[in-house]
Amino acid sequence: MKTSLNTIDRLRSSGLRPTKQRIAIVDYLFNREKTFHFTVEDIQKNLKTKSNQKISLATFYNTINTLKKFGHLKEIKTNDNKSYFDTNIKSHHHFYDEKQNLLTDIDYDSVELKKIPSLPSGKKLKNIEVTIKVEKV
Amino acid sequence: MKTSLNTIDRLRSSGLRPTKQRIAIVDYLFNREKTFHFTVEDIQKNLKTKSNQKISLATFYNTINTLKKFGHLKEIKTNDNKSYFDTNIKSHHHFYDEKQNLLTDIDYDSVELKKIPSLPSGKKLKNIEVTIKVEKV
DNA sequence: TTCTACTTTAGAATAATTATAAACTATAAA
DNA sequence: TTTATAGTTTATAATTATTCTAAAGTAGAA
Repeated sequence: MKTSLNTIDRLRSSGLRPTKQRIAIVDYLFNREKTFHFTVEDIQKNLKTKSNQKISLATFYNTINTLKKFGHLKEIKTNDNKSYFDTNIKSHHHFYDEKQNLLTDIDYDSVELKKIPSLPSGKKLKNIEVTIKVEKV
Repeated sequence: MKTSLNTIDRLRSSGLRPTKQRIAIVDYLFNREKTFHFTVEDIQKNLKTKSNQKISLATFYNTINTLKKFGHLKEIKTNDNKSYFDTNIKSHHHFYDEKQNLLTDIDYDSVELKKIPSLPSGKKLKNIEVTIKVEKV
């Protein structure tokens, strides 16, 4: 049921040639047990130490933006003026600690809505995302 | 029941001296029937045409950030890399059209939740915000 | 192997926001 | 009322995330 794309397929399905830089990025992002959140800065640092080859910032941005465009990543904005990306592309919800700027996934089925308002005219529903804002006790 | 702060009180409650620039800003933001969303760019343009005095960008940022810090404004990030501020500080929800980058308020009571997950340990609930993502039919 | 369109890269450009430091002002005290 | 000072405003520079540019490099079809 769960189609797990390999790296090359994922790139090709985004219209991207599998270059060694892109393969390194996609491997790093998707070749893991659990989905996660990252910033461009994060992934840049991690890939620099992991493989000692250097990938330019522009390549990170280009690749990540294209992956997002083709639905392999979701973008989330938080209050530190950076873009966070989420490798979990299924509709889901978040715990968010504003002070610590910490975002944690919540499984879609862990939240249920009883009532929502009628939509503005001319609009249709895309999806619903619940952010549960929390803070340290 | 509804305590409506006047301009001077609002500034003082944020630890700000009521200068003519700040009074102009707070009057513009809060002296109106309905709450609304704005960016720093918006308010700057509007206040320039309205009153022909000029207020520097830094003053807008300083004042707005302080008002936010003291709970008179809420900040919302959307996908165009700008900060939107909301003069509606009550907990509430939003319709959001990602393509048009259009944010509309939803009254708090128009949304009801049936089930939420247990909180991460060491955290307490602050509030819950529901974003109903919509798109053009 | 060659050719060409696609890629990568370093560095420049952009845009929102924040910092700086000199000139100004609200306001408490004399 | 005047004065002193701590707080403010301002223009401008600095910062930071992201995008653009154009030259050099490369995947992959022929």
